[in-house]
Amino acid sequence: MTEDHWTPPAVMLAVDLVILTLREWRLHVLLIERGIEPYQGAWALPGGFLQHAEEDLTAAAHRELAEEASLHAETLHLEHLGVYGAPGRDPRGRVVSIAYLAIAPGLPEPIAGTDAAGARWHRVDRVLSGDLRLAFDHRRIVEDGVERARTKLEHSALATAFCGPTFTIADLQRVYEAVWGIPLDPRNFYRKVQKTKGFIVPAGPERKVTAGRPARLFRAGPRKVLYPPMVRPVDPADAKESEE
Amino acid sequence: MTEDHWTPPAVMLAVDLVILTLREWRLHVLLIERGIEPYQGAWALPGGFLQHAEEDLTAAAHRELAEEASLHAETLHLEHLGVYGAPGRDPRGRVVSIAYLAIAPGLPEPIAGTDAAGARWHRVDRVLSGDLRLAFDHRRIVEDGVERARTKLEHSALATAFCGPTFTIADLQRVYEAVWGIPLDPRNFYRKVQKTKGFIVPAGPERKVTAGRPARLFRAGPRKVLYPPMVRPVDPADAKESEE
DNA sequence: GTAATAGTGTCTATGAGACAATATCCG
DNA sequence: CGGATATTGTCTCATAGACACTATTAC
Repeated sequence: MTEDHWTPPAVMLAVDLVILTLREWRLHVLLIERGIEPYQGAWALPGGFLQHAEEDLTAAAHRELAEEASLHAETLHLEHLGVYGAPGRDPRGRVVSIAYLAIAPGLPEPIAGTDAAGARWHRVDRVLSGDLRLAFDHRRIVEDGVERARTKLEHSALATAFCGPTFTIADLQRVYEAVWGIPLDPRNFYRKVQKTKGFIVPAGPERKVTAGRPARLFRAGPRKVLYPPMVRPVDPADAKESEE
Repeated sequence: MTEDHWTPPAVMLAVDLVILTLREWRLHVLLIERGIEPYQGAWALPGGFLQHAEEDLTAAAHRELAEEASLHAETLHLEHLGVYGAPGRDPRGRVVSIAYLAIAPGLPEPIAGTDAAGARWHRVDRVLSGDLRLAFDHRRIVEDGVERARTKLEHSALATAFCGPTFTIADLQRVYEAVWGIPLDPRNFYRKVQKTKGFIVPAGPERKVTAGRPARLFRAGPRKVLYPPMVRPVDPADAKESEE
């Protein structure tokens, strides 16, 4: 590191949160409508500056979530997603933003807080297609978050986090289909999930009644990292010899 | 974000680098012996504070590498590894460190620079086993970097980056064995690598002469992301139903 | 020839994916 | 019963891993 008598330049440190949830079996991301410049009127990820020099980064993230969207999800597990610190990404000066990713089952409708003109869940496909005006480099951050979620679904038991405390295998399948954006075969999915030890465990004799035969209910199992992993069907383009 | 008239607290932003290389078919990491407090005499990752408010993060990383180890590897590809920002990790105050990972074939012996009592390649197994006194939370950062490298070897063509411009399949195998820390079957490895399209391509009719039959030489292919991936042999413990 | 390493062939077990068949609910 | 969904069975193909075997060099 560097000499003690030299003082490093001040950099503004911010946190940004990509909060993903499932609503009507579609992937949604929480966005805040900015009430102030810059980017007034555009949609942005919840987040903001560190409040004091000793504030923990994840503590700041939780605080912003409460302030901007009145979501008091203290138990929400935040995972480091990346750092976005290109000079010039924020017109106010040098801002380095630490992005976190969180995933949760049906969170409540958010309530806009200070500085926020609105707080809403937006369909991820709409956000990524470019319909919405996003502030800063937040579209890129959302892209990275979604891609991370897709990968995590393969190797971790994350999918159960999108469900309630108990769920059927078909529910779980719909999570995979929504996040991956592709249909899956229910029968193969059924056995695949069962073969992955510790992924899900039966939740008593209860059944969930739907249109047809009632389905067994399950709970998230003890395993956090899946073996064997759930593999995403291969994009046929990848099987060919293509560049990059 | 927050109101314009409020000024966020100053936080010291640092970069730290995990530079991995292979020396005598063993994984090594670059460490600097600290010449000043805190942690004087301990070994640390190369890195340091941002020099001015507009400095790009990767530019700062390259600068520190040059200053502390006289390694002028401008082309070295740096990948974001993580953020280490727990309050109290640095006795001088709140320091948030952005860690980068780089991987390269036989880099030159480093030369200690300012503030550094020494600069050396250390065997990763020795560093992780706890023989060495490491500064700050740098042992943890090295662990994360090594684990990232192991995973990247599975899904990307990173292994070729450890080799020179041309290499034999046996060379490539030694890279995998060194980073993963396990032996592999040369015959299965041979075909596995060949079946992964675009991973390696023949480099003319040249041969490498060793003790036995000369081996064909290859070059890194166009593919950066491997399909099918090279899979690490499964730790038998993972195949069982164990907790977490 | 032997030693040593490179490269090929082949067998087996396992898993993914396609899809037929059966089970269990509602009405 | 028929419609709908859940669950099981079975078949086929691809691949990982074990390992016998052949090839090509140096000595």
